[in-house]
Amino acid sequence: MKRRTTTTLDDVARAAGVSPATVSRCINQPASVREEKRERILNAIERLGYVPNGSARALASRKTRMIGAIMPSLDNMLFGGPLEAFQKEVGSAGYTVAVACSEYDPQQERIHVRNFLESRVDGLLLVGAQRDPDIYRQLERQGVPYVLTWISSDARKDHCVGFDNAAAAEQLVDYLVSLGHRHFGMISGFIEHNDRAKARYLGVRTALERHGLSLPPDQLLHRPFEPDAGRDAFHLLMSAANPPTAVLCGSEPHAYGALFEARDMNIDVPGEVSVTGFDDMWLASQISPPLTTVRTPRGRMGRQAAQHLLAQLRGERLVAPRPIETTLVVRKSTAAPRPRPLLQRVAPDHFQARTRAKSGS
Amino acid sequence: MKRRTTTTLDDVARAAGVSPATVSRCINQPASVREEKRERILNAIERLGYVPNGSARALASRKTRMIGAIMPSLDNMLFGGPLEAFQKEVGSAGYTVAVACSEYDPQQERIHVRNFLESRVDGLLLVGAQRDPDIYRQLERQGVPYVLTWISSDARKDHCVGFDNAAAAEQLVDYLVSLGHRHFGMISGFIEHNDRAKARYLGVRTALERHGLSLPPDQLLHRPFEPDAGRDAFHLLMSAANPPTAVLCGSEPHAYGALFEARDMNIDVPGEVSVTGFDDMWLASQISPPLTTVRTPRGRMGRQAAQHLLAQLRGERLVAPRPIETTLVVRKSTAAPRPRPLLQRVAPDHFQARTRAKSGS
DNA sequence: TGCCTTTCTGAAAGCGCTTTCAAAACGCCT
DNA sequence: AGGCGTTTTGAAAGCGCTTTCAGAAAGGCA
Repeated sequence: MKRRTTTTLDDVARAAGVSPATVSRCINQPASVREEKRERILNAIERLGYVPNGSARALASRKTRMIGAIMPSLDNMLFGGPLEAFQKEVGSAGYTVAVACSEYDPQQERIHVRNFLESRVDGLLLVGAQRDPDIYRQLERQGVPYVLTWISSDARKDHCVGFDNAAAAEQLVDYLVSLGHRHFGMISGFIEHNDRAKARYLGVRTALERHGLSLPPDQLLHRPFEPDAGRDAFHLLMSAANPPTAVLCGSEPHAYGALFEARDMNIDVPGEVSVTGFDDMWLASQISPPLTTVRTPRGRMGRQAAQHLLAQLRGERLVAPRPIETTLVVRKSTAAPRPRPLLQRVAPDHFQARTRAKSGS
Repeated sequence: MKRRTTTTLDDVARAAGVSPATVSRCINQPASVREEKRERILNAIERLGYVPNGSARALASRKTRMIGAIMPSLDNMLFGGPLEAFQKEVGSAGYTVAVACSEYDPQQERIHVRNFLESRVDGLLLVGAQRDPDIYRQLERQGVPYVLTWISSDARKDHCVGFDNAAAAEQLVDYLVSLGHRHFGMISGFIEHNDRAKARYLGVRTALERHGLSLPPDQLLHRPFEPDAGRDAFHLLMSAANPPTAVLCGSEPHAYGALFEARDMNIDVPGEVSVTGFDDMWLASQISPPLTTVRTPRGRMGRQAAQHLLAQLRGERLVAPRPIETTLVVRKSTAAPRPRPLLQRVAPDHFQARTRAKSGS
């Protein structure tokens, strides 16, 4: 007697005295099978502990009920929230979310896309719009719906659920300029493979130019999105002969790092220098001084991305979602710059004071 | 002419002039097919843009190459790191990770387990060991390997990759007692469905009893794992007539909240009250005062969980992993308690000072 | 060259489910 | 009882791949 290892739909059919087709219907469209049989079937399912085989089901129906999500990172608190919101939303429509992590690396992202394509996910969630066109070609070829988040780009507008990073950055600059700032530093992410970071940087430049200002190359530092990296960059910026009066951070972890470093360097924020963040994560309002930043409604974005994808899955026609509103949140990390001495180039005491202070840590 | 929507393995076989079986081999064990044909096949695959169908493959081979992970939350920075480490590790062995989120709710977890069982995941990652035995029965019945993280329980030791939460909590208490503390408060998570939180609480109780001390019921507050909740609880604890000299937090977000609230209430930490955390996330060393806490090596746990699961997947016999070491990290949020007035019950000035201070926020 | 061993290859039988399609059962009238 | 339009049901044909199994090709040696 060969012992079967798993119970299949056929087993259930036999046990309930109906055909496999009927069992299948009973599971997928219960209304279409008569009460009496339905009960017998359900009963048999229960009794045998039957669990449908998703692979077989997917093969036959050409639907996996699975959505792939590729995030740059899970480690910082930035992507978890929206992802969770996304998952909850598509989950209630019966979809499972598979998550992969690209570590901000196009190569890795490519691999993960490929994997998801093999897995025949019903849809795909990506972050940002900038990637090898070949990837989009494949997605379209395979007819896999996708949504691009964190951005409201022009190129593939129809797929973008996100906000206008550049505009938000401009808003921040406008505000600082209105306070009287003229000398800026920026701690940015790496912009080569990151269109969100690039947009923020370009927004800063645009706004600056509009005001007849500029960001000297040595005042722009690129760092990974980590507080320690932000610290480091801030230290560099503020140890220079002629430090900026305002430091724009391309991401919030950068700003936290800057604020911590300022504390350790005995630099008063916002007295000596203003610092801004970007995203308004929970720490922004708690840190001291509370951080002036841009609020990006990420939970809403996650939900909206889900809805956008679900609409495609339902076969509805793509309509470009409208960009999600961001809001400038003014807190205590920004203020008017303190008046400068006329001979700006001198100030060696600043320099020494600041590097000295570092030893305390 | 009926246009085929996807190219299949058979198409490739035809294009390369070999049998489907050979193509299959070429993909799965390239070494077993002769150079010349292999090249023809690879070439055809490339030319046709063939992407294997995972469902079909899974159905035929009875392997999905997918691992399910059910985490209590993705929103806080706690689970993301280890999950990413886990993913990277199993990813390099060719597995994809599907993530679901239970929100600390057994019902939701149950549903997700069920879904993963239907998806026929090859393995499962869970957090904690406490759940309906029925779930374990199902897993065993279906022969799905699993690993339980964040805990080193006795019940299913063989599956646990984690640390001894109770012992770590005891260590914290011992340290505080050695500083001279006798009056404790605790901000804990909800312990009913959370064995990690429960173990920490029990550890605290055990250690306290060992020193002939106890935790009065009104000094134990249960809160969700959020800074704001921690704030709230800390405020309550410290507004009482006879506040504790040390507040133990069951999780780090609680501790951050406590520290922020202390700042806003003008309570000096560690002068007036000591505060401890649990987990040593990145903020712990940056916040002021830097937090005394227990370091739980979560990245290592993620990797080890992956290895443990992969070993099972390879068919190796289960050996109980040894618990992961935690270490007490003493920073500046703890100190000896300040001497108390003899009449402990009185101190109405304390009370007023503290509630008054709140108005500043 | 012939024979035996080793390596490759192809035919065919599933894997467990969904989904036509047509037949059966039912309900309702006349 | 017979007829007709609706449900309900079952048989059978896949979905696209893996995996025996046995036969073909290649290699080694006398």
